[in-house]
Amino acid sequence: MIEYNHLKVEKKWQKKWFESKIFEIKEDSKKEKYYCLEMLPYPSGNLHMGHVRNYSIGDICARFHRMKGKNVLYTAGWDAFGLPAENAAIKNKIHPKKWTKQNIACMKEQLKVLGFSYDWNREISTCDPKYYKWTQWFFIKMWEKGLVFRKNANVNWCSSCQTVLANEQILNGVCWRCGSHTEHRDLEQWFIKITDYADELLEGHKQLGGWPEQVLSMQKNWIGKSYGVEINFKISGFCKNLKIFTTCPDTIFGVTFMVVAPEHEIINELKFKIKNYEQVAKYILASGRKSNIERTSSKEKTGVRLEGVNALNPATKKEIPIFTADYVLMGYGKGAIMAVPAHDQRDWEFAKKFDIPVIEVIKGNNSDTNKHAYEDEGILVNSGEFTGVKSVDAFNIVSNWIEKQGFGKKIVNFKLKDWLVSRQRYWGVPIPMIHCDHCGIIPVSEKELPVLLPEDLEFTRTGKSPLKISKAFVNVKCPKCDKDASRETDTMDTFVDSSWYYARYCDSHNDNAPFDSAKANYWMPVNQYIGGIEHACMHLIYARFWFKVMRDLGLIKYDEPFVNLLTQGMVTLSGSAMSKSKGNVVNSDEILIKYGADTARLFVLFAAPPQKQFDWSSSGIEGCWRFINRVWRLFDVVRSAKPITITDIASQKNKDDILRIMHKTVKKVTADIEKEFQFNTAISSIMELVNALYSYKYHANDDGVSLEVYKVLILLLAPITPHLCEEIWEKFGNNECISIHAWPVFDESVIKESSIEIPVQINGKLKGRIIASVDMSEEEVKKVVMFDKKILVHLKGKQIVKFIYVKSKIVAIVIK
RNA sequence: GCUGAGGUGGUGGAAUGGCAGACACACAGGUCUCAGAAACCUGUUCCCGAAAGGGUAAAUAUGGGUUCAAAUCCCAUCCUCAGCACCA
Repeated sequence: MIEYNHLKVEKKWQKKWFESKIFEIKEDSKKEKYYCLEMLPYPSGNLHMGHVRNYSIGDICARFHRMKGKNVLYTAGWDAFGLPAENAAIKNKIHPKKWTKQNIACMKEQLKVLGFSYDWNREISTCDPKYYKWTQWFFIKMWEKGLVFRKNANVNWCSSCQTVLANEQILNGVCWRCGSHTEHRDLEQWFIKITDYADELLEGHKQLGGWPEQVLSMQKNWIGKSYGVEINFKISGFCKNLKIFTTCPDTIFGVTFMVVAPEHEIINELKFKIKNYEQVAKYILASGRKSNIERTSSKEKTGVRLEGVNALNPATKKEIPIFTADYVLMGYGKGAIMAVPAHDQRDWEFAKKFDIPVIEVIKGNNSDTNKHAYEDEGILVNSGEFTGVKSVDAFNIVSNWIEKQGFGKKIVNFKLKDWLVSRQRYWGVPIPMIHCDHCGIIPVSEKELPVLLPEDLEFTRTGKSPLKISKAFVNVKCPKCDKDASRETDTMDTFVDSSWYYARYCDSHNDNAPFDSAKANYWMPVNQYIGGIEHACMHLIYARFWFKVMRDLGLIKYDEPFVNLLTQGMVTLSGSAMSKSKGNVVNSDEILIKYGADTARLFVLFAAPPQKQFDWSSSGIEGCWRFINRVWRLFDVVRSAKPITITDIASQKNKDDILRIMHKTVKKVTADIEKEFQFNTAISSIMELVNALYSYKYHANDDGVSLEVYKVLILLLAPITPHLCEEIWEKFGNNECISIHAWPVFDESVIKESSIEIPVQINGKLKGRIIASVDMSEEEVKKVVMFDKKILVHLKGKQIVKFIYVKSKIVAIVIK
């Protein structure tokens, strides 16, 4: 047989698959459906090894279930709007659309070269007006349902570029383009009321048994439901109260100061009373340059007292100072806290720095609030009438008292914030709204959709949104009163685009609706969703939310979009995530040319279990390449009279051995792919089968066992290295593609062995092994052990305290 | 800082309470060859030993605990990674 030529073989089969349309799929009520989905990629330009890993996992799942006889939906598309295209436009003077299209073309070519079994007929791109028409349609539906609203929110602002900056465009507190200090600025922006679904998003976790526990746990903490009390603190000499939220109302007697976030409106309202306003304003400006992470993670707490302003502790009736400090965030609770330094470490550190009294109100076993905040349970002290109450009971007792006194009420609070969806940028879905001086905000009428993104615009270096400059875009007539009005120029967050694409795949070309409900109800929910762990919270919560909205619009009948989730670990390069912006990307091109798609796929899956982070190293890829050639050469071996491998007699396999190993391998590979996604161990057991087949004695001399085992081997390998397997399959004279051939089955009775080797431990140390038959009783096993010379040496002159036999696993003897 | 993962030979990893290191990589030695490549064979955690074999207290980040038995369960500490809401 000639040497394996991956370039020729891979091209041949990719062409055959394409021409025969075997991966193009339709609804078929007679067949069980299987929807396999990978997270929508951003077309950055090149496929890197992280992509290769993600899609290899997906393709194997799709191919495996196809061979299992299911009707498999598996396709691809592009999350094509976003900041990098705009950055490229500014830097290289290339239109975002052109840049994006080029990247898509390039990446699509690479996906094809990898031999993924996508139904390309269903491909979508979120920047295609045919797609974003429906993104806009959903936005209007949500507006009609009251799920879209406007409010002021903070943005990063560069005053020299006169533009809003993304977090990523700020490097060490300065603008990426001009290097000047950034600041915060309030803008009226568009929000989606995801918090209306907060409870259901939590409850829905019960239906997500096929999700990793860690992701559910991360989402739970992200949604952050907590029960607490909203309390109004009086400010001396001021008409308005300071509202706070606390989950520990039982510590109210220990409140010795208050902290408001630097963005809190009350600072401005109290301006006339604050004696050191200049100092406060300076602090606010400085904290505006920090990110939330910097603010909350700095070890040294900072802040400024609002001199001349005091609040009143409603429990102790004592006056307490008010500070502003950036460790309190505007986005959580009320943006203000009652600080209890004795029982919150952050407050404790702040109190120590500013010399504020620490009053212990919960006494625990080892509590010493002079040294550290005490955050555990205990007995209330220094708490007036509540002194002596157990802290576990105090939440209810004290919060009832607060409600009765009339200065607070029990509420449920969520960490989850409403979704800020507007962006002051060009390359995104235009928000389909019109501002009319007479009628207010009016949605664009459905028949006018999509609101097209104008393309013939100048990309200047000033950073101003081209949409704002385009008169043709901005100036419109009000749909209601027909007077002059202006079009909204904000575009949508790209997370919006990727919140419903999985439903569009069910019916990608529909011009009359986002998708046909019957089709979506056939394919949805997604059986297997695959993507990076970094999306555990944001994308996976947004998509779940959007799906529930689609359900409430009557478009779909299920509650959850993704039944099973596999979160793959990142492919990193020397420890940090591969990303184009960081410039640490390993492209797939070189590997594909040198070794081919099958080797690349085999290698990324063999290198590590999919959930684990994988630090890139190409060492080992040679071994995968050798393995593929070894499988290829086996074709001749199984048909020849002699094995080519010269091995010592002991390791040679006979007919029973080889059949048992084969059935075992089928069982192991099936379970590894189907249940555990342990492709690395599936591959190593296939390698073991190959090794066994090389050391099989008979091959062509023995009634075709060798051929039978080899064919099963090729079937097992088909989802992983499909090109190689198709080629070998064809050599056997099969006309039908292996890609749609039935998956092999195994026979448990062949796997079962009658006698096995059992290790013997004495006092926890391995001292020998015995051969026993599987169905022996403990007594019988003991007899065998007691006749074993090696074991007896250790037992001589000792007393057996305990004899343990774990069936078919181990013998453990305890001696004195 | 908060939340969630992870730490096993020279390397990737296997083993989820029962033989630590499967399967590979790398390395070393060998067969074939004029030679090389390829292919094939043998060895390879560490320590002692030429080997057979041994380790009564070697070894799964570190220290402690539970158990006949711990990489696996519990507690504490250290380190690495991911996410933290305008990167996608």
